[in-house]
Amino acid sequence: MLDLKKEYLTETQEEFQTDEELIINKIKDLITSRQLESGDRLPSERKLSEKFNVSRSQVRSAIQKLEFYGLLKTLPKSGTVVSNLGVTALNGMMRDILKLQRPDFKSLVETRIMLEKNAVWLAAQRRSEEDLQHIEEALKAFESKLLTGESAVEEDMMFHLKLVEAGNNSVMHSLVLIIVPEIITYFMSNKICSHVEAKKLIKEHEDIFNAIKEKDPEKAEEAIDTHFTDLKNYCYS
Amino acid sequence: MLDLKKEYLTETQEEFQTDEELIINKIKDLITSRQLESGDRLPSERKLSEKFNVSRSQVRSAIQKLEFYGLLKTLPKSGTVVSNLGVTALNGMMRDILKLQRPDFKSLVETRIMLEKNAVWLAAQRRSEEDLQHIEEALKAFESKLLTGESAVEEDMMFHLKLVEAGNNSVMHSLVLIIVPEIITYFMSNKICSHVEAKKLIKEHEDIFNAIKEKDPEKAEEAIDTHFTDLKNYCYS
DNA sequence: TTAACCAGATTGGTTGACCAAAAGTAATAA
DNA sequence: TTATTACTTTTGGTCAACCAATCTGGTTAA
Repeated sequence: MLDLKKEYLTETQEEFQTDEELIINKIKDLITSRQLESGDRLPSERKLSEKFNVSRSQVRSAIQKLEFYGLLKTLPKSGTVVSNLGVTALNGMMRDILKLQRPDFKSLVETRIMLEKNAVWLAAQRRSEEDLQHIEEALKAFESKLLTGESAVEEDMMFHLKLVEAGNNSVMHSLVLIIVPEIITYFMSNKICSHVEAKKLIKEHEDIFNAIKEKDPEKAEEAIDTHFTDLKNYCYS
Repeated sequence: MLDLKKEYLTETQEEFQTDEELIINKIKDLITSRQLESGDRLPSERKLSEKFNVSRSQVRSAIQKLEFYGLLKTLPKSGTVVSNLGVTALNGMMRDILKLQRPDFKSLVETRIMLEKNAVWLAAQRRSEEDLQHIEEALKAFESKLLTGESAVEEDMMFHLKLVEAGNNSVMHSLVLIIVPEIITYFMSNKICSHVEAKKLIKEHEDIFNAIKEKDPEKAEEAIDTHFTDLKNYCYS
C-alpha cells in the first residue's frame, strides 16, 4: 500500500542527465538564450545534429519531446518553429491526458467551482489596476456579444480567465486554463445550452467584477457562487 | 486579446483522426479491450506493425507518445509493458511540465492548501468505511515511522493522498497527486526541514482523521488549516 | 537433480539513404 | 519593373537494414 510513493521520490531526484535529456536541454537553451521569439524557426534537424555532434534521429526525438510539451511546433517539410511558451505548453498535453482519462464531469465542475471561488477571493485582495481593466474589457466584450443574440462562450471563458489571472497565482491559473475548456467542450458536444436570459448572466458577471473592484473577497466569492448556481444544479440533478 | 480562446475551441473539436492518432487509438484499444493489466507486455513493435499493416516506425512513434502519457513503459531491448494507468498517467508528464515552467513556490503551496482544504471538506461528507480504514493505516504508518526518529516524508504524503482520495473527486485527486510531490522535492532539495516535534505532527494528523471519522466538514477543514500553519508561515515570511 | 552455460531467436534502438513537399532562386515574359 | 515560371536546394517524414542487449530453451557438467 505504501509502494506508490517510492516512485515519486526516487524519480524526481534523478539529477543525472541522460543523453537525450542533455540534447533536450541544449535545444531548450537555444530557445531561451538567443532571443528565439515565438514563431522563429529552429535550425534544421541536420544542422542541429551536426552542431551537437549527435545523430539526426536523436535530435529528432528530442524535438518530438519538446513538441509534446508545446514548446515547439514542427511543420512537415518546412521547419520547426518556436510556439508560445508558458501556459500553452501546459495546455495541449493536459487536454490530451484528460481525453485519455475521461474524468467524470461532476468532478470536473466541482473542481472548477472550487478553483474559481478561491481565485476570485485572491483576486479581490490582489488585483492591480491593470487586472481590473482586463476584467472590464472582457466583461464588455461578453456583454456586447451576448446582446447581439449570439453565443458568447468564448467571451465568457475569457472573462473567467481574467478573473483568475487577477488572483496572481500561477498554478491556479494553469489549472483553470486546463479545466475550463474541458468543461466548455463537454457542454458544446452534449448540446447543453443554458437558457438563462442574457440580462441575468450579465448582471452576475457585473456583480463579480464590482466585488473585485471594491476589494471585497467575501462578496466576490458569494457573487461567483451565485453565478455557478445553474451549473451546480445541472450537475447534481 | 481575445485571440487565445480561438485555439482552445478549434483545436478541441478536431474530430478527424490523423493516421498516427488512429494507430494510437488502436493500441489504446488493445490495452482497454483485452484485459492487459498493469505490467503485462505489449506485443513487439514488429508484430504490431504487421497487425496494423503499417510500418514499424509508425508503431514506434505511437508507442513513444503513449509512453509520454505514462500509459506504457518501454524497457530497452526487452519489451514494452503497460504501466499503471489512470493517475500515474497524469503524473510523469505534469512533473516535467512543472519542471519546465518553474512555478513560484508560493503559488504552489497556496494551491496545495486550497486543494486539500476542499478535498478534506468533501472527504468528511463522503468518506466510506474503506476510505477511513486507508486513512487510518496511513496515519499509523506515519506515526510509527516518525517515532523511530526517522524522516517520514513519504508516509506524510501518503496520508495526505488518502485524505484526498476519500474526497471522491477524481480531478482534485489528480491535481494533488501532481502538486504535492513537487512541493516535497522542493523542500528536500532546499534542505528545509521543519523542526516541529513529532508529537505535535501526529496530534494534527489525528485531529484531521477524527474530524473525517465524525463526518464534520468544518472541523476537518479547521484541523487541516492548523496543520498547514507552519507551511503558510514559511511561505509568507 | 540441479546449476551453469551456450547458441539462436527476439527485443527495442540506431543508422543512412531515399521521398515528396515546401522554400528559395534565377530566368523569362509581359 | 513586375509577375510568372521552371529549376534547385532544403526541409521533415519514412523506411529497411543492421546493432547490441536480452530472453529463451535446451544441453552439459557437477
